[in-house]
Amino acid sequence: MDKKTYYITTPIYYPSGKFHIGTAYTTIAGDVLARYKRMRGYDVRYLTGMDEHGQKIEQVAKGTGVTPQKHVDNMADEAKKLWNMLDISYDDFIRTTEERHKKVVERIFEKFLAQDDIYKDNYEGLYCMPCESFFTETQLIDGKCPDCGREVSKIKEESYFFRMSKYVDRLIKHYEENPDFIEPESRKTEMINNFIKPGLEDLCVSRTTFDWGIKVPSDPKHVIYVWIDALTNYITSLGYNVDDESDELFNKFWPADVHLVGKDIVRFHVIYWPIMLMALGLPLSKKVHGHGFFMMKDGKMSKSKGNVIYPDVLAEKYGVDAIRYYLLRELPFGQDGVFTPEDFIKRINYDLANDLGNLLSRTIAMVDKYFGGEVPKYNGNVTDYDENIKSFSIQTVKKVEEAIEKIQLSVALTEIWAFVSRVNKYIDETAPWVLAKDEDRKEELASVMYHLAESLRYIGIMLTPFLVKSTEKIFNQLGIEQKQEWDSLYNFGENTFTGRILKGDVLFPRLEVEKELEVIKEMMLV
RNA sequence: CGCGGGGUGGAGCAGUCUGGUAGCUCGUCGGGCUCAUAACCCGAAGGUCAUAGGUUCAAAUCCUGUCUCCGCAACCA
Repeated sequence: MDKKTYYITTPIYYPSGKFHIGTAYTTIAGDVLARYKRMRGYDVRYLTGMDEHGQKIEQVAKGTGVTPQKHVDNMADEAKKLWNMLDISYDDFIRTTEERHKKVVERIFEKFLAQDDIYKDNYEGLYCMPCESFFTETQLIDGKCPDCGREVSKIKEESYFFRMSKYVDRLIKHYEENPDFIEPESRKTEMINNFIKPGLEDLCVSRTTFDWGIKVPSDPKHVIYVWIDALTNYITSLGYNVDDESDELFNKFWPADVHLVGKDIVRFHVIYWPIMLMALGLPLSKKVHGHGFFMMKDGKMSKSKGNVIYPDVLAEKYGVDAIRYYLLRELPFGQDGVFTPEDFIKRINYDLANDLGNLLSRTIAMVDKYFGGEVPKYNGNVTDYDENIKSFSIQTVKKVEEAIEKIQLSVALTEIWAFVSRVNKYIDETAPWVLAKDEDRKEELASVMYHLAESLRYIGIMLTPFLVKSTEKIFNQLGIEQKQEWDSLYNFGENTFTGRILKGDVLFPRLEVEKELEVIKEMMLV
């Protein structure tokens, strides 16, 4: 009776500017996993949120003439609107400015201090004033700021430090004992070579140069810096509290099954976060998955290049499912992907409109024409073609399950589309329009219709976590009303279509390439 | 010699771990079909697998060197 739990998180995003497709990618990927696991019977908790403190927020707010709190309130509203628009089924949205978070962070910090995991010292670094960031010696180009080329100055600041070194052996041991802790594998190598092997430095965990953040209770001129403030969201969201006063939610869902993160913040999640958990005496998260980034043709996305593309404008114009499909399909596992308007339009036209949409459309038309809108009953596999479709569908289910479990979402989609193609081919093989002319082959024709409808039902179920709205339309057109269970994929033929098929709107309209390219290019200039 | 990833028919990628007829999507050319969103299906052309050397009966795959692109390099999803 106790359902298995599944706790998945996105990073909490930093709202210094509008969210772009990278942010959307992570959140959509998490949503697919959450929806999939729910379908598989897990008690799922999907967390996202915002990291709302820090100097940059302070400044952005000042620039727009509002208080930092007002700014983040606005951004949180924006974010929730965006996630709703993209069909994100999050269970909790945590904000680091919330009381439930702040009070726990304060206690955690004090606990670390009391345990001597945190000590006070001076932070010395090379700082570029205009860029407001610290650099290491090796990062400098000719001794100057690598970003703007100006002089950097050595500054000294009193700070609290976390004794990372104290835990590093345990961390390495954890990596060894849990080979799946960091995904993909290549990121692990990178972390070990770059940060652990050279000797893990203690981490600076407080600041005195700005004000917008959680104060250290025992030393209020210090603001708790991002690490302890942000990373702990994964447990404060569950009602964690130090000294065994945690909410039962925490006991139910911790440790997290997977933290989904961009490759840039893998380090924080596989080094600092586990060490903090060790210091708190908590079990470590089971997995950190660091995905690649979306690049643009001319390199990294950046506002100055004018090549940033935002998810809300795309979704508004082309539909949520188009963007969900594109993002998940285009980013290969463990690597970067490239966003191009051409590919985006092509994916919609070829995959969604031509292959999937058209398959539904021709199936519905034939069931309507040959059987008055009722899908015939399953009558075994009349021909080898039928048999073939059945075994192909069973294999596909297996491959899709494996891919999703490994968080290889683009692979899962590729497999589903291989099946879509197979079914399109099946129509040509069986040529229903020929069968329809021959009264003696009625049984064959009926079998083809059933196999087509059942295949589409399979496709619909497998796609449900990915394309929420379109799969509803597919079921609708197939005359299916009841909720479709994943488990029904294990018995091909058992399902009977009781409803009437319903000719509906075109699932994905074909786009005019040239015209839409212009439209998207416009979007990128905004 | 900081670390890591990549360089495969016109474009984008898989294959490399576990050597043995070089595969996929798109594009091009030709054909088929008419149920369908001028969609779908089949076939063909096109590659010295960045480069030089080595190991082997056999190398895209293993080893060594070189060139080149990209990311990271300790406070940017």
